[in-house]
Amino acid sequence: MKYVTIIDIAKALNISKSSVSKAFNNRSDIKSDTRELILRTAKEMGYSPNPFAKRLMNQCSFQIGLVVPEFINAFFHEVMIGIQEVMFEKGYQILIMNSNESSEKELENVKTLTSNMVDGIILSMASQENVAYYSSLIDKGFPIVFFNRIPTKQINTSKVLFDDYKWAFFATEHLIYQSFKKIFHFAGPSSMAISKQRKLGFIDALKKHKISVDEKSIIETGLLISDGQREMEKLINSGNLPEAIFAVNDPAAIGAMKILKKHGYKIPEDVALVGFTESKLAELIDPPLTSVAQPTNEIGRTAAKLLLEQIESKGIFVPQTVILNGQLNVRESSIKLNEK
Amino acid sequence: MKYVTIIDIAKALNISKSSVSKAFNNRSDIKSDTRELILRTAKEMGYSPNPFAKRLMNQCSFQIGLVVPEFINAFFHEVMIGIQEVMFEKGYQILIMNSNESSEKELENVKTLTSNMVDGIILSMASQENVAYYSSLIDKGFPIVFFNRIPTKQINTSKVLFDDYKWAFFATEHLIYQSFKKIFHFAGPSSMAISKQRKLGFIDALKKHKISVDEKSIIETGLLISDGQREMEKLINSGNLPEAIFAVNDPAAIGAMKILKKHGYKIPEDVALVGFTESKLAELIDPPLTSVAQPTNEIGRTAAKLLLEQIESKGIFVPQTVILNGQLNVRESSIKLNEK
DNA sequence: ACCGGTTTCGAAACCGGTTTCGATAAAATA
DNA sequence: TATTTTATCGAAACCGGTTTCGAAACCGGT
Repeated sequence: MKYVTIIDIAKALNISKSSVSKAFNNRSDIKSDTRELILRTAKEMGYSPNPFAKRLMNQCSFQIGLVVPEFINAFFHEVMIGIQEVMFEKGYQILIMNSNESSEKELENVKTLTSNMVDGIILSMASQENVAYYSSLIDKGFPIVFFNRIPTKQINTSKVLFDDYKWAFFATEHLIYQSFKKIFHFAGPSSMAISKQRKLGFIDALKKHKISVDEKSIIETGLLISDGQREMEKLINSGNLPEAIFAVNDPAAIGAMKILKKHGYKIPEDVALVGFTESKLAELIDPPLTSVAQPTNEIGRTAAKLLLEQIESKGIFVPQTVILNGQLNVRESSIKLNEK
Repeated sequence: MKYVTIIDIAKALNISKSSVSKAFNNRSDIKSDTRELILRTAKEMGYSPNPFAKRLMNQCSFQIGLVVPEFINAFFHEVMIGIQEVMFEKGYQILIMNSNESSEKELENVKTLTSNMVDGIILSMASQENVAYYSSLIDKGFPIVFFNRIPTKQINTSKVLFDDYKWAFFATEHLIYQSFKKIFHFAGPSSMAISKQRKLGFIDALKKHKISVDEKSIIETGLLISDGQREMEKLINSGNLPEAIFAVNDPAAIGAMKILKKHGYKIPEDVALVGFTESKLAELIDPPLTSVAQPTNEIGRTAAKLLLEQIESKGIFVPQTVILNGQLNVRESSIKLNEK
């Protein structure tokens, strides 16, 4: 592939390359006749500017990085689409990297991105491991926006998050209003902030309604279907079945559901279920799973806009924290039936 | 963000920037002592090479484009991961674009990518619309690899594909071996090659086993859950229920399943179901759905390797067509029970 | 005809690297 | 010791753009 350059155009018209450049940048010191002539011949010759030369000059790559901890669930894909929508409109490209729940890989990804001179990074962290490093980047003026899995410590940049506590509280209250008494929680890894918040919401909802919180009612599960399956299997063997379970996320709830059904238990008659972070599966499985829906697309769009603000306001910007609202999609899996 | 350049290093050591460059490129005309000194101070100063300057020089971007027609199903995400695995190892970045089933958007995406000087493109087409343009690009020496939705006409480049005909044939035969007689097919859009192939496989399997192919038994559905739902609803209303349905893909099969269950039909007792293109949902729904699994990760890896071959063999390469093998995951949804 | 101001253009420097080539010094050879 | 060879380095050109600045051309007004 031979690309046409401004020098080719200049030679063809017997003018200087400065003039060609000016024609494309709408500079004032070029006659409109010649500008149009240049643009026309450029089009005829099939010219398109060399992006690397441009980036080398104006020290701005028009690329941003996106680092996510996993690609398994649809959540991050959907966020990504939101980011793309905003960024492509502004002419930015997105380099997507997966840290695969590893903070070392995450650090490596971020370093690859910065050495590729992206103009900013949108980041959802695998763990709190690298916060100090990210903080130093931010202090140097490098734009970073966090979402979903954000630093627990104070950090001087914009964040997009979901009120996990509040929606876990609502989800639990929903079960309470259905007049379930014995409610368990399948919690996520205690190291993750979102797990903590959701657990806290669960506990506080029970407290508010004067239901005693047994420590045995909170089981640390994990985030995968297999985690939900394993713990449900254990629970059935122990013979200590609850009336309802609020799970840290949909996969955990779905894993539990599969095992319950395998053992012949009915949902929601024998055990009611509520998930978190609406997945496609939630409304497709049988019975459809009640779940908290996060506005994934909006999370992406918001993160993108906040990053653009930081990039464009070279230096002086006010870090914002946007908390987005969710929705509890009530489905069959959690509805108390009149007759047992 | 102020980046350290080779000039900064040169100044710090009071040498020329040529020498610094040579040190990094392992050129022979530099003393090993000075090379090490340079590398050491470069590290101390936090130097990393400007990627745009590099790309401007060696006329190679180390970026490739990936254009897919949709982001809804996991299929393309999984292929993407396979591509990433191979490409990142070789130091390539991937620019991902979604044409959203629109050939205009697809053309726009490809043009954006080429004007960004990607070294090659991996492409799954929304339709056959732009084949002529892609052909001209390939003739100019621009590397393109097609996968999944490939040009039907002969095209002079590498392709990765799945034998849709063969596996549709197998899937249908599986239903026949279960001794279902009245078998319907939910076909995809007739404009798509994969739909055609799968339909042909269905028809030929019936023919082989001397089952007459009624034209009413093939229903053009669409690729979404809602399509499957709509057509199943119609079918139930018409009162002409088959014993088994082979669907063009999992969403169509799942849509059909939902409606059947809603109307109180049992699966597989009343109607058996088989999907295509294994999705996560297939084994999670109730009953688990029999489906043809495509080797998504391998599709991605193979496409990436073929593209690298084209890129590295500047000009003289032999276009390859790799047909990958699948697997029929037989699950409850299609198993004939002894007792009705 | 002369002057001040404006318009329009091109030469040259620059961005941060790579590469060629000539100069110098050190080592090897005659 | 004289000459050739080799090792090591730096100046300068180049990649394809942008930007600055000075020069030339043109304008109307006196």
